[in-house]
Amino acid sequence: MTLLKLHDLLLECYGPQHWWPARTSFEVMVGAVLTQNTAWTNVEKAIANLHTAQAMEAEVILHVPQRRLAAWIRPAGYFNVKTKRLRNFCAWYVARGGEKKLRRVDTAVLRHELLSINGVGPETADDILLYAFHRPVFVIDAYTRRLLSRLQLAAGDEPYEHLREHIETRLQGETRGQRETVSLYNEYHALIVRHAKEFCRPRPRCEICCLARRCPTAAV
DNA sequence: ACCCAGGGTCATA
DNA sequence: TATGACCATGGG
Repeated sequence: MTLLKLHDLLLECYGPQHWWPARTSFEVMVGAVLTQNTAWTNVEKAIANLHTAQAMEAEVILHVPQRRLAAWIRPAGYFNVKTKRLRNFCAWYVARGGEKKLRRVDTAVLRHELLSINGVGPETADDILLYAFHRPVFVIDAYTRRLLSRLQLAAGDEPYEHLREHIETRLQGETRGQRETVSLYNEYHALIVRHAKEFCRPRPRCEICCLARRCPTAAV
């Protein structure tokens, strides 16, 4: 089993996932912060509140009273923490001149700057790089570690950067250009998340049987 | 009542 | 470097 074959198997099983679900790339970034350790259905409610309030905008998020912002994003949980994180991100976003300017910044520089924001860790930064800026960065979450670990494609407990380099290197030879790499990484992460949801409920089953749609307990 | 979700920070050893 | 506490809502 190679990493590319795993992707093909997941794609065959679940089909294209069309990530990231959002109207704009700024909404992707906001969603990336709000979804930290939080069910996406809860994030959707928070995002809907922001749209209703005409607040899906960096300047609004920055200048509205803190309690009002907290009220809008409340369904996403950790609202006190995430209010500050959202503001930290928006402060950087505005100071950096917005999306137009940011589009031309080198990926490594962009990644370093994102990681320097309090409240933006490696997974959130990579979500933003891949799904908002369309950069060839592989996103790693707990699902990725568990799946690759169980299929013995990785140890599972290695440092984030190590695992990312490992995966990107192993997929590098399989693709031709950057655009192809971006769309591969895009689908791959989305499919892993999709598979995790499928796999976890109602209870964990055999990963490989599940992937082949031949899980003996699939009907349970 | 309990468990988890599309993580990250900070204090401590 | 590596644990552990903490953050908080909503659905199964």
